[in-house]
Formats: sequence, C-alpha cells, structure tokens
Amino acid sequence: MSKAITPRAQDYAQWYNDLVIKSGLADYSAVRGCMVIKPYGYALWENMQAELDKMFKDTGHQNAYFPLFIPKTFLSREAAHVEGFAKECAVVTHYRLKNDPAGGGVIVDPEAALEEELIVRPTSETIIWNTYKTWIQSYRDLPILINQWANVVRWEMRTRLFLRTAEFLWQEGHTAHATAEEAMEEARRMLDVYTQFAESFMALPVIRGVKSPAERFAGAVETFCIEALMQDGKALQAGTSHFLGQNFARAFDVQFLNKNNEQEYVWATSWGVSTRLIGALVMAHGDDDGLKLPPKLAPIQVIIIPVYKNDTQRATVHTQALEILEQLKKAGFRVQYDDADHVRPGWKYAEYELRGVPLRLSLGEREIQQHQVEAVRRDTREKLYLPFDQLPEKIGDLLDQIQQDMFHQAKSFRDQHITTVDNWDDFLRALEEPGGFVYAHWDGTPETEIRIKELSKATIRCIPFPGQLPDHGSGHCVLTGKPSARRVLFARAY
RNA sequence: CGGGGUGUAGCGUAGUCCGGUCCAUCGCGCCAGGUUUGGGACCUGGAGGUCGCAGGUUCGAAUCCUGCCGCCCCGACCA
Repeated sequence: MSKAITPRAQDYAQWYNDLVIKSGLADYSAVRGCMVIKPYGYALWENMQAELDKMFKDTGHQNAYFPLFIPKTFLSREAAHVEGFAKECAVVTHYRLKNDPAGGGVIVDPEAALEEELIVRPTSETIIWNTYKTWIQSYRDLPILINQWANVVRWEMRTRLFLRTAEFLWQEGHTAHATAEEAMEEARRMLDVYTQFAESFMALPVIRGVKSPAERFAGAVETFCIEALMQDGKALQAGTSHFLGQNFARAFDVQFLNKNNEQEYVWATSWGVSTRLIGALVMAHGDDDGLKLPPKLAPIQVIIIPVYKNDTQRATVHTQALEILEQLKKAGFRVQYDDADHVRPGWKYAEYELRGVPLRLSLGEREIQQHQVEAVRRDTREKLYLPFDQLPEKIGDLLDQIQQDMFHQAKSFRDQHITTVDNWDDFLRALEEPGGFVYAHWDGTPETEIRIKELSKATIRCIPFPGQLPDHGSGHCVLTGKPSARRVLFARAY
C-alpha cells in the first residue's frame, strides 16, 4: 500500500485531505490558503462547468466578464454588503516594485501607492451594478441575464482544500429585471437549475429552502439555497440564489423608465456555485479506498486494464484492448486504456479506485477466449462480464445504473440523517446520533437562532420549501417553547 | 486571532531528551538491467540532502540557546 488513506472513522478531516491529495485532484501551494487544482481536479471542474453552462444558456443567460479589481468605494455603497465582506478582502495598494536599495531584493515602491485602493473581488455585485447603470435606461433594456465564470478572493482565516480556500473558482449570475415578481422567479428558477445539476449530475440529493435572516447573503432581501449532507453528518451549502430586491439598484442608482413613463429602480438577482462542489462530491460519495465519481461528471468514465503473463499474451490483449478502446470512444464514452508495463494490474486497480473511476474493465487471455470483458463497478465493487458484441450498450446501461445508484445511496443516507425532534434534549442528541439534519420548531427570532448556535454549534440550514419535507404545521420552539409556525432544518455545517 | 502539532531526499520517516560512533536511518517512489504480471511484485546496481531560515554556544550542532518563518489540525468567522 503505497498510498495509505486515513480511514473515515479514524479522522474524517484527514481522510478528506488524503483523498483530495492522493487522488490527484489538488495540491497545496506555496501561498497560504490557496491551492493548486491539478489536471484531474480541473477536468472534473470543466465537466461541471460544461453542464452548468449549458443549463444557463438554456435558460437564456449569456456569459460576460467583469474586472477582478473593484474600487474600494464601490464596496461601501451597499451597507449590508460591505459589512458582510469587509473582514475578508484582499486590497491592492501599490502598482510597482523596485529593487531594495538596502540590497534585500525587491520591495514595494513607496512612491507607487494607488490613489484609490482596489479590492480583489470577493463577489462582483458592486462592479457589475456600477456597469449595469450605464446599460439600462428603459424597460426595453431589461431583463439583463448575465453569468460570469471567474475567480474570487475571500481572505478566510481558516482554509480547507476546495471547501474554503482564499481564492476559488465559481460562476456568478447577475440579472436585472423590471419587476420584483420577475426577479423572484429568476432566483427560484436558478435554484431549480442548481437542484437539477446537483441531483442528476453530481448524484447529490439536496434540500431547497430559504435562508434565515442571519444566514442571508450580505445585501440580499431573500437568499435561497440547496443544502446537501456529507458522510460525517455535516451539512454543506451546495448553491445559493439571491433575490436582491432593489438594494443594489438603489446603491448604484440604476433606474429605468417603465411602461408608464415612470422612473423605477431595477430588480436584481445573483446566484452562484463554486469549486466547493468538488469537495461536496468527495465527501458525499467517497469511501476509505478513494473517490467515487458520478459517471456524468467523471473525467474518466471507463478504464481498461490489460492483464497478461508474457509478451505473446501482451500483444494479443493489446490488440483487443485497442479495438475496445476505439469502439467505446466512438460511442462517446470518456475511456482510457492503461497499458503501462511498469506497474501490475493490481496496482492499477487500486489506483483507479482511488481516483474514483466509475467502471473498470479488465481484459486478459481468459476474457478474450470467452469474448467478454470483466467489469467492476467502483460504487458497489460488483463484478460482471460483458460480451464483446454488446459493449457500448451494456456500458452505457451500467454507467446510467451507477449514476442512479449513487444518487439513491446518498439519498438514503441523507434521509436516515434527518431527525424530527420536539425538545431540546432530543435536539442535542440527534445532532450526535444519528447526526445530520435536525428538523425542529423555531420561534423565528434571531436571538433564539444565535442561542441555538452557541449551545449546539448547529445553524439553521434552511427553511425548506413546501413539499421538501413533511409539513407538521405549527408547534413550539425547540429551545424557548414559544409558538412556531413551522419546522426548520438545523445542522452543523461546513 | 487563540490552542495544538509539525518542519530531515519527490513522499512518509529514524535520529533531537542525553552534542562526537551521523560528510545522516529506513520504507515508498525515481533511474538502469533482469525476472515478473488476474488485487498496490521481486532481485541487483544507482542517483538524489543548504537536516525550515538566521544568529549564537562549542574543539565539534539535525541534536543545546535565541529570534524568525512556513505548513497542517482544532476553535472563533465565512461559500
């Protein structure tokens, strides 16, 4: 075992780090809190991007790109927004370096201070709304439906690979609308897009809902989210969508002339998902032997491994393997053939399991004689034999099956980790055992929400949309006993 | 920012308490050749080191002293 992974049961955080590093998704970098996304991890991100991008385009959005740097004054225009981000902004103060006269290498040239400091974007609402102001005059200019793929920087105190890094990659949608209804519809539509992406591509079941005021995005009127559950029982926000009301339009004075010839502030939304989704994928599906990637996103869907005992066999197997490789490529699968001769089949089995490749095909003399390949599923380790003449169909079916089974596996885990409780003792107990989500009444006050967090480390993940979870009607707050209109979903979270 | 840990070859480590026998141990990986190949092979040979950095103590420092730095983990804050 050259690449030992810490078992989940022993140390979950270490298991996660081991998986990310050893599967080749990412590396630590020389910069504190910043990581290198390695080719395998980036390929995964590209697959996610491709699917999301398609969904954005299908819902009428276009991509654009706004500056990395934001004038400092922009950030302070919207009061809640600046309060939310001020503590974690990287600031550019100078534009030039020079040789240290004292001989200490290169130093910041004190003569080259910027007149107005620039903020490295933690999110782009401000620069975008400053721009939209110049694009919008009439209701005929609306809606504006724009998305950008970008990097952002949030100077986090504590970072974790993919889950929380100082710099990360994401997409941020920013839309402008003539009416509140339309903007609200947009925010809800994009949350549906995220839901569909999470569930059918990532095989990650999510609960849709509204954020409590305390968890709301800085500057939003309403924040919607999808919440997923990780195997250690902690929740992870997998995507958010915000109804921004007229907050940014007011802050940047973006008005339009409506059909009645009246000036009106524009209605806004923003929505985003980030490379953190890769962390979600790792933690929702992985096991002690490595990643399990859902077929729809896996950079390698099928790996072909040759098995032989001598050069004669090797040649035979090689010829057959190439034929299968071509056939599968032609059928549109992301397939690779590993004919490296310096490691043996067993090594390769372990390696591709670590990397989470959904389906492994082994091909040796035995299989060739019987006109079949040995196939092993990564998710269940089930071994099957597939006849040569039905490979593309059978493999297509298998990958679909794996995709579905992974979703159901995750969903069944998630459902077993939602506990409905009615008193504080049970609340605390449920957070430990079984862990996960706790569905309880809350009196609706921020004070109680904070108190619950202090006492239990659990936060309100969301107030689920109707139909997401059973509605038990009104009741009494799990902490204060005060009247509560409905249950909300609590959990400890990433 | 607080608490803990850690820094020795690409990775993981021994040695540090008690200085010399260490121009530094072992495993993995790497290179060459050979034997192998159905669950992380083996043999032989080889390459690879500012012992985190700076200063100090000493005849002599990976080891002792002072200062600094990096990174990881836990907590507070956040996607």
